[in-house]
Amino acid sequence: MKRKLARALEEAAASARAAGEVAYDELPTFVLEVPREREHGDFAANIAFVLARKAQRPPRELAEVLVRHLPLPIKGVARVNVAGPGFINFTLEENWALPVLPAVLAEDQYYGWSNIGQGQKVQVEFVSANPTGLLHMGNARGAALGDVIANLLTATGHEVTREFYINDAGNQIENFGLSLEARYLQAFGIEAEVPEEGYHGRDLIDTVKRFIEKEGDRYLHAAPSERRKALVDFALREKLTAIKKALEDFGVYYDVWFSERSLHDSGAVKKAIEDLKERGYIYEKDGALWFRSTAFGEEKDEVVVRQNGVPTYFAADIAYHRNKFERGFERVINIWGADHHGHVGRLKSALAALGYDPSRLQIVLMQLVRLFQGGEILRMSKRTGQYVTLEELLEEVGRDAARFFFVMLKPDSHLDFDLDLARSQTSDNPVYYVQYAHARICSILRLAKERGLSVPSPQEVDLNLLKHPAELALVKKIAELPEVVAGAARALEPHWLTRYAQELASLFHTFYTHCRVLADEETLRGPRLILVEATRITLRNVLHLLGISAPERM
RNA sequence: GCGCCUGUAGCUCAGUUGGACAGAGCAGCGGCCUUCUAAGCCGCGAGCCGCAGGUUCGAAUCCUGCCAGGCGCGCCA
Repeated sequence: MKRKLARALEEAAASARAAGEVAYDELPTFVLEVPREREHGDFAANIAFVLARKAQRPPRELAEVLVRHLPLPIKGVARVNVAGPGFINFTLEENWALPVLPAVLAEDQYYGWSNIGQGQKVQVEFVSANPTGLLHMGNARGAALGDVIANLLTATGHEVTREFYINDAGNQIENFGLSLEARYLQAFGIEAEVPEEGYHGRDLIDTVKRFIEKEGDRYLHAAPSERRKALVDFALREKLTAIKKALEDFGVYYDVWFSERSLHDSGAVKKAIEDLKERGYIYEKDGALWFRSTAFGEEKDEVVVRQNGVPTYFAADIAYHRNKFERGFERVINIWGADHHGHVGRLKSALAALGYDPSRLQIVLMQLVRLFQGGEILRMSKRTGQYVTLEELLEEVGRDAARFFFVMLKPDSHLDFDLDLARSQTSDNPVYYVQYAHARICSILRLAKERGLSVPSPQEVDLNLLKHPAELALVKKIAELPEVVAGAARALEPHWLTRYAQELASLFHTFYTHCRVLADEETLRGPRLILVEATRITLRNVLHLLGISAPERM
């Protein structure tokens, strides 16, 4: 409908120009939007304003000229008028959106989907938490955002791969090994201390206990490097298993778990540095190798190989992202915490230096999560051991509520997660409002079935009988879903979905109190059953995109 | 000091890329259950869109400068 109106306006402009009533070289882009105010019609066009700039005539006057040239009547359009300073408002027939209902029933679980991605291969890398501990709130937000973004891309016709990058190399693994070693020695009564920069969480004591159950004291007198390697391998496997389990409990599944260490082992890191050197972007200073990010407008250069010969995390990340492109991803999306934003520019610079178009890498920066309890901020550092894990959160508030909360704010917003509130308020969560609408629908359909009634096929009934404002408002909202999904996917902003879900649920609840589905006259029953079924499908599809369950009873 | 993010109703936040008089949910007040789930519906109040300039037909939205909060500016990741 929107496209139809746009085309009509283009025709009107062309016709007006031919008649010498408007002058322009090329029709500027204009917007058709749904006005906030009902009286302003169903769609409003700002075409007169954008033309006014070039034509140097009052917009109001131009709008009237354009309306005169519109190819009227347009099917489904009840009224066209010029309003305010020059808007062209289209008021549609009240029931213009009704044809969406048969389409919803036919498309079922794919209603809302599209193919705007045209099969583009996209990788979404998210969470990628250090495998030295469990997942905290920041990881949880990243998990929810990444998973829903991946869902959105799938639903818009992209070929999506979900990936977790395992940081199983580098300095923190060294510290991890030293920490584990200290705990191991302590378990045998030998004096040892976890390094200051190490991991002090109590979880390592338990990990070491399980290691000893399996391996006993045989590493007590082994060479320290061998001992640490055995401990690290054991602990990494255990931590990764726990991370994977927590993510699965959260409804997040990965296609690829990619090891950083493998990049070092395969020589990919070394090769990336060599290639950069060949292209003249590497120089030596103070015994270290530096990448010349300033050549790309960055503030300073970055070390890629330390004085001691060990490559930095940055070096591995360059190799990793090159590897992503080599695997054939046309577009690569990373979900990062805002504390990593300093890394964005230099990584893009390095990719540009290697000959890749840096715009193929998109970084979604999400602001950090602060966890409140008893009015105080809880620290989330793994080192201190006092942080709330994703698992604990799931026990407290459940998967559905947690996911909804994490994605209902735009990524740019800081998220203060009040644990006490989440604990005490579970029944006030907006997610229940939405789920309740779904359960109510299912209840109607269940009851209908018990009475021997089924949802008729749209051809059998006259959908034009749906005339109540509550019915028509609901139909219009249902018709919006494809645009909402496409918009959210384009913006990489899942919160469009939570907002839409709440609006849809609200309109359904209104419909529910004003219109009876089963008790009314028989002629209305059929169309209303179709409307209810279409609402169920739409609501369920949105919830599924969010990774939230659509309960049939509550 | 420099860079990024944020500042909108008492609270938590939307505001789809510059559109008409600023929106929702909580919280508050007042109504609605012999009929499909009251975890619901209806109504009411509440705002200098951080502050000050600028850009134009038009600004919460874009630009500049301030103010406040968060995060970064490692041979950590």
